[in-house]
Amino acid sequence: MQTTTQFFKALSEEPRLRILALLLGGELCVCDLMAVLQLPQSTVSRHLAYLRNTGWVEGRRLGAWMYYQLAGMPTPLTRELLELLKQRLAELPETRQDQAALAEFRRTKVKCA
Amino acid sequence: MQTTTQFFKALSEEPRLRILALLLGGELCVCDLMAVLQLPQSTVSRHLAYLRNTGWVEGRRLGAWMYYQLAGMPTPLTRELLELLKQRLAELPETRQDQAALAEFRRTKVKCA
DNA sequence: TGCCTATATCCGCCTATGCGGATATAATCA
DNA sequence: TGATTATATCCGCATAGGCGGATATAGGCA
Repeated sequence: MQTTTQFFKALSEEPRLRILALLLGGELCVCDLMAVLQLPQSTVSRHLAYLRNTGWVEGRRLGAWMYYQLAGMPTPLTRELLELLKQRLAELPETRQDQAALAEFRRTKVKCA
Repeated sequence: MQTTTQFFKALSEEPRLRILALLLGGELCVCDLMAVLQLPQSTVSRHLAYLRNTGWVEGRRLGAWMYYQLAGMPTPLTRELLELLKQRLAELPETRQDQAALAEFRRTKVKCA
């Protein structure tokens, strides 16, 4: 149950929920998230570490970049919770805005920083 | 989204998740929860206030007792989340233990305190 | 090697919130 | 009314964890 409460705690801060909503659309690197969320690098990195430690995401290094994606969910509860988020998070206005910001960032960016 | 994160934060502490799991089985009064969770009255009452403030439960007074039950969920996300908990929380060992303790308490108690 | 970029971690500060004993409030009953 | 019971709130204390600037680390490239 400790694991379960930790899992929910990861969803209980707005920056983390926004990060997850963005990762539902696929793998992103830290600087993508910085650009979309408009948060300093240390803040984004800290939240990603939290999500990693609670089993929500996993990262892989690609050269200098770290790419993060949703991790494989270990239990029925977590799998179904993820499915739920996939369906319902997109309805929130903040999520839509972030998705739009990501699309715009991708269209215009040359390199990350 | 603020509402959503608050909703998840309510699930992120073990005593509160155990309370919700018990309420999935139906309405309970504060002293039932005290007996099952083996937590002091102030602690139980505080967590119930938190759950009430975040929209998870609602209480009604019946004489000297306050009975708490799950509240009506306002959005699809919250409704489906509740449904998920209903199906999956029962699988956790702590939930089973609490349910057993509740059954035992109901068989043996004469009055609350 | 030396520099630049991307990321992670450290640091001090601050707030939210956990805890449980003590106290206040509300209802019941003699 | 006064005592008892049930619950809510207050209090002081402790800790988790938020924040973002500063620093450390890792990889790429000239």
